[in-house]
Amino acid sequence: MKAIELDKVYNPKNFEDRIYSQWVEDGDFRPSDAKGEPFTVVMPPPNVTGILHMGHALNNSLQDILTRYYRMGGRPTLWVPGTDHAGIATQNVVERQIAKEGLRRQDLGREKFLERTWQVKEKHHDIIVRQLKKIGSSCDWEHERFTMDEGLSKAVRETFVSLYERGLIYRGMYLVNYCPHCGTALADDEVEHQNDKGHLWNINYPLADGSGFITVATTRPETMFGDVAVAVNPDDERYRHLVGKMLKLPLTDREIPVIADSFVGIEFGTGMVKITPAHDPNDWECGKRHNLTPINILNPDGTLNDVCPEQFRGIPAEKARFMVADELLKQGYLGTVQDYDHEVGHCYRCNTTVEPYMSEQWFVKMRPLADKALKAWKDGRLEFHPKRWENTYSSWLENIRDWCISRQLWWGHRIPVWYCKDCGNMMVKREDPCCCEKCGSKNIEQDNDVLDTWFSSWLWPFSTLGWPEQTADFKRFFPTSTLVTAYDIIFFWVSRMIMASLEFTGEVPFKDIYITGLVRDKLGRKMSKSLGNGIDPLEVVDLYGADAMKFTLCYLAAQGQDVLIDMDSFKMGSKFANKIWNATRYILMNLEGRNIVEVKKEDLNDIDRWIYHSFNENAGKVNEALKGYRFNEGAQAVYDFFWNDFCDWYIEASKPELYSDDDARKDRIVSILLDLLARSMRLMHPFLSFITEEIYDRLPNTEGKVISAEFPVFDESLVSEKEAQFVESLQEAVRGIRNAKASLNIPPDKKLKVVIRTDEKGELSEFMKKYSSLISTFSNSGSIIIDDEKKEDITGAFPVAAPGFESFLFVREAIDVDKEIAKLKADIEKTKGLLAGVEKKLGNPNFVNNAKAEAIEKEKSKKAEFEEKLDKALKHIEALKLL
RNA sequence: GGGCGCUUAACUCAGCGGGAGAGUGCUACCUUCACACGGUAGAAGUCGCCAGUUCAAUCCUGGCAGCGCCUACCA
Repeated sequence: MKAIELDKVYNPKNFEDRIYSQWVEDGDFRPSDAKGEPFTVVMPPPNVTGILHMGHALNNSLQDILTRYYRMGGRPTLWVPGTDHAGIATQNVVERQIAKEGLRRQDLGREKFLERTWQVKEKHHDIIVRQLKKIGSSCDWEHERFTMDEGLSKAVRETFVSLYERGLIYRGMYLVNYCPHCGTALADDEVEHQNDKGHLWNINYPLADGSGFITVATTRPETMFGDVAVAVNPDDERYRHLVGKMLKLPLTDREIPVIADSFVGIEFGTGMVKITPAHDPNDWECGKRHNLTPINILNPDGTLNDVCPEQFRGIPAEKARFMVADELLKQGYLGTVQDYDHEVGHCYRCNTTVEPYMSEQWFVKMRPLADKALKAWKDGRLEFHPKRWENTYSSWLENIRDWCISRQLWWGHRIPVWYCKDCGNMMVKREDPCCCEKCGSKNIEQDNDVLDTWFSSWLWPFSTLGWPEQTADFKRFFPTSTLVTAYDIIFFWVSRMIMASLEFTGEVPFKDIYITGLVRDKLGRKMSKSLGNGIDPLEVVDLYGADAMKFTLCYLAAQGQDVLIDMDSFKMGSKFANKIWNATRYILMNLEGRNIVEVKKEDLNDIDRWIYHSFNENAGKVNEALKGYRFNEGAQAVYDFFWNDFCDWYIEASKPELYSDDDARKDRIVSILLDLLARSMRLMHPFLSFITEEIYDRLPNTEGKVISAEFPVFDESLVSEKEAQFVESLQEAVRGIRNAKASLNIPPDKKLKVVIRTDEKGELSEFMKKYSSLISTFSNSGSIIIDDEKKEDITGAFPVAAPGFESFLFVREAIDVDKEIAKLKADIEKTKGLLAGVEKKLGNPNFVNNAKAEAIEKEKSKKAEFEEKLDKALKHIEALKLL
């Protein structure tokens, strides 16, 4: 066989793109035809507003790991990619764009504006897809979907009409959250509350009969023009006599009544509240209770309308606030003003202060849907990982409110409702109607609004598979297996998908929900454009490679904890990939003239059996970890095995074999190394996909690609506990000698005579004898003598204790006896402490009677071990004193 | 106002009822032919504070403190 050359340095740029293309070309991401339960994941569709950030990288890395793991496990595997049209967000992007040309969307008109939006969508979509490919996502591109493509639009319309028919969609005048900047209504959870600094203004409202005035407190004086009453608590003794009286509303010529309503807090402020039903949710409810007609004071753009006195018309609310206050002051109605911090709603897309605004909107009645979703969870048909998110999920559903689904936007699914301009008939239709079905008029018009973005996203797990058609994909892959997403969209998306799915398919959309943490910078701040602390995944790939990124993220992603990183964090994965590369390079460069031979199980020596044992143990750990969504544990297991056991010990131990003159020995060790390498590539493939494929393809002992190879599982026949223990002792001996040399300031490569005196003659001493040359090589010693009969003269040698044996180094160098004795004494003190603890436990009848048998056994063996250690240390001090 | 999470080595974080761990950083030595993105050795922690449960607590329970997040209509 010829040696295989690998570049000296690991350079992922040389192969990552090539390998990805090959996978796609060979259809490796397509679900196989294998029988058995498919593993299906739908990708949370990124918004077509921007490019992928680290959060996406984390999400998709974890989905990729799962997908690759189950694919190698032999299940037909489908990972559905796609993008979301992201209504408001995308529309905002386009509006900003045309604003630079001095245009508003109204200037372009609906059709032209949508054209521009589709262009933006295409552009960002292409970038996103390129990014997903760059980071190695093994999703099936033939299944790619977009929330506004034909099939999904059909699903949206089916859903809307069907919900309407079931009486779960209604339309009405309500007070909704309204963003004046975006010009649209928002759902409750699209409003973000922030603590804003404001003022609490006290305003005096004179009694109409001239008998004085009362004082109300408000944070928004400008809304007084919408006041229809002032409320007091019915139990408030102070004001009981005022109820029913009329007040003169300052700056206007209106009069409003004093009413009693129990929602008013007696202690807060003055105990009197101005009631503005059109601009406050509480007041809205209160107004309804008292049959008060709301007065809207705002234009859709957030400026004061014609209801208000002329001087304030057209002024934005926040500015008008101070003008109104000024005017009140001037006319003597303004009382005290205090600084006041309070939570104010902001638009989650543009951060503008949200106004409660009265308008006609479409709503989904959520209670019936939420009840099904709650039941599914209570029945155990859903499982969150980590479990604590189930509380978030259930408490949201328990307190669910109706969902405002209409948006005054252009970008999105138009509401499938038509109005007849002649007879006023309203039609809710699956197919576009040509004329009014009541009066036959062709003068019909479609509702101008579009649906909330989430109205299409909530169908994602089944609409992407072809629903409402009963397609082969839908039948085969739905319900899906696992959803991986971040916790910030549990309400927006996860719970709504569950509700939609239960309502329309009767099944939960996925069984497992893995909630990732958020990616933050090292100061714990969310990565954001405005802070400039974001890390671009492509930059990481460019610098360190996609494998380094995925491995690092996975290693750090412990059970949904937030991940704090900076650019340097990825060095970890990069160094690991480099280590893998170089270990492989070493093995492949030694293939010259070698033959791959079959190594039978009985031909494995103790060291070989140990490494297979270790591989097997770690393979078991990886399987358990991934099944339980403990990604970091899986990553750690492959790291520990490959670096600590395989590279640091096994490959080092293989060197004397490889450099021997015996061809059979050389063939044997090369064959084993190649076998372990191939197994390792398979085990590591989900975590480091590109490098493992690149290496696997080059190995002379493999066929096919690693992406479709079989994933290693725990194999009982590879267990070799005894060898593992012996190798542990061997490592202990080596470390003891290295340690002693360092401590005695002896150059590490200085050859010394070492006598290892085992406590007894037996399997361990036989093992040590067999591998004494290995101990010598590892510890860079001279001759190693294994003495299991205590017959070697160890006078004047430097002693090192270990469980089961002692090492004696024959050193000529001057030893700082005092220093070494001091170290031993410190060690003795520590051991005495430990021993005392153990003895106390064993002397405690409660422990002996109550503890598990294995715990007691462990304490006993610890006791023996400590005693042995103590005994040896004391003897060693005596020996040192003689030097 | 409710709820959740976090507090372990200088930093980022695992672990979680029975002798404190990783990576980075730091110190010393090593350019030995896979890898200096390396090797060997080392220093470094009262596992936030106070109680309780237990034979045994970094781990369980309760309280407290600090930080972060979510949620809520107090004008």
